[in-house]
Amino acid sequence: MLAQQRQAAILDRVRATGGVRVSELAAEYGVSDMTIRRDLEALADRGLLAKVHGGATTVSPGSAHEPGFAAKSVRQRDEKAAIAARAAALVSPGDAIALSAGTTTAVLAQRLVDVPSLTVVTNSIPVADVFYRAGRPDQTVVLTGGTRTPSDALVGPVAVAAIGTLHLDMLFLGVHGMSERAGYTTPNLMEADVNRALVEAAERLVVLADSTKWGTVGISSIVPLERANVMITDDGLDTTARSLLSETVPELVVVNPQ
Amino acid sequence: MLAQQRQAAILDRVRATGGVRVSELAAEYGVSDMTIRRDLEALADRGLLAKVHGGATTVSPGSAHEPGFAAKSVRQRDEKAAIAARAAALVSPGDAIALSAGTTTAVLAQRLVDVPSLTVVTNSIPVADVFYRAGRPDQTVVLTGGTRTPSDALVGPVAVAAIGTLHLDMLFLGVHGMSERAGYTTPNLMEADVNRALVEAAERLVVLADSTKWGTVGISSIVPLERANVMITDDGLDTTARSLLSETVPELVVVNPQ
DNA sequence: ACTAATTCGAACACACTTGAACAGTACCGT
DNA sequence: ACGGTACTGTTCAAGTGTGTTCGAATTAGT
Repeated sequence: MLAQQRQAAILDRVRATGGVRVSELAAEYGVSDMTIRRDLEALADRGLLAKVHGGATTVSPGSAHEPGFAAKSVRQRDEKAAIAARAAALVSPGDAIALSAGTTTAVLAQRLVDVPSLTVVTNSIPVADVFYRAGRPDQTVVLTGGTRTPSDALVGPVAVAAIGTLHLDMLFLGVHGMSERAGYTTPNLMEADVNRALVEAAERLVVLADSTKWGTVGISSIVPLERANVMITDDGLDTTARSLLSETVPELVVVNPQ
Repeated sequence: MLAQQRQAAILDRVRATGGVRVSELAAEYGVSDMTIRRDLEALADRGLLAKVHGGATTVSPGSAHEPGFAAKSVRQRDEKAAIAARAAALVSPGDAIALSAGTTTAVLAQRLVDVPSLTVVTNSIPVADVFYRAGRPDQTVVLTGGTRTPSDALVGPVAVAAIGTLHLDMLFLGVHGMSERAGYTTPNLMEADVNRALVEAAERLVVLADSTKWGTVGISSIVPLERANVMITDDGLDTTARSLLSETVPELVVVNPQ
């Protein structure tokens, strides 16, 4: 693999998942840590990503209303990976699915590029990129339209209208917060609208939320907890939350990261 | 094997796999490293691929990294720049405009990032990127939805439906070909559909076409020549074409690229 | 058939990339 | 505050890749 290609691939990953780890990249591409560090440095010099201790993150796009987002996404990396792996198992060849915007769904996207004949609808440009770069002619990727948020999601009436004409088997919804009272929430009002439209368009709702999301409440509610058919989270959830969720959500899946 | 054939084969491979290695090509075609390097250099000079240490990659591996896009539109660069400059003069602050996909419209986009309070609708991801990178909060950029073509345009029923709900002051349409009989044409059927929807949604149609487009006919017609309100082209047009266009199009603008 | 032009390969000096080793630094739990 | 662990950048050596220059071989033109 050419150094250039490796760097491009790293950049893809950072953009899609929000953060990468030096050790993980070194293992994946079969090169030394130092080589990865030098790649990251080259990319950072061009302003394409930000080097941090242990890896790199996006150059901080959504940090305006969400400080510490990038760093956090690195920390919850294992949880997201485990959740995504479990979610991918729900998808069968030929399915028509939707993926909301978010780092967890971006990780999931990477696990779905090998599913044959998949149709994917998403309002996330990075998620669409993941499939587009895979270049599989049997897969169809539909971007909803709309205006772009700082986190590369497409929102607004155009997006909602586009989704209204579609019908999907399953929606994988990444959320920013969940609580008993507010249900699933996000900090962006327009994004909540789009997510609600996605929920309406899909037969089944699968919510992806690592355990740190519990108790977080964004400004805008998407749907109440019980609307989910499946929820996938990790074992960092405290006992009360877990029992409450297992009573509320028809199918609660708790994965064990690592 | 002829040098020409070898170069064509190399280009195919780069396009298919995203990247090639000098050593690998030398072994495969049974020629020396130097010959391969000279091949790559020749192809790179024509803007068909990008030489990198150890081999070569596609000229723009994926989404809009600025250098890739610039290199891609190297053909008729001066003409496109002059046309774009003239087109930009038609836009006023506060306008709601549409930009089709294409290299010329991408150049135009770069000249429009400083126009205050602009609303831009486009089905081109690179064009949207240009505005997004500028990050002006007073501008609104709306991406139509749809599936992605290899040239990063969004097409299909979702795109057409999204456009149907919008009304724009002006459409800047970049075309792949134009002729008396076929009108404005593009090689992609789905893209023609989207372009037609954009034409319907806009009050005025401004066609951007450098002189080399005359006589080129793509598979799919968008609209007839006379549908344009303004056409901007360069002075490379022959006399018969120029007189024909000036009779057909209400306003024909011929720019002089330097 | 002769000459000119082009293409190719070999050799060279130089530049780049990589991995290992090391000393220093940041993070984390106690 | 402390120490252990993991991560960092620097330096160096080895391996690759690079362009230039030259001569040989092939091709094209007259």
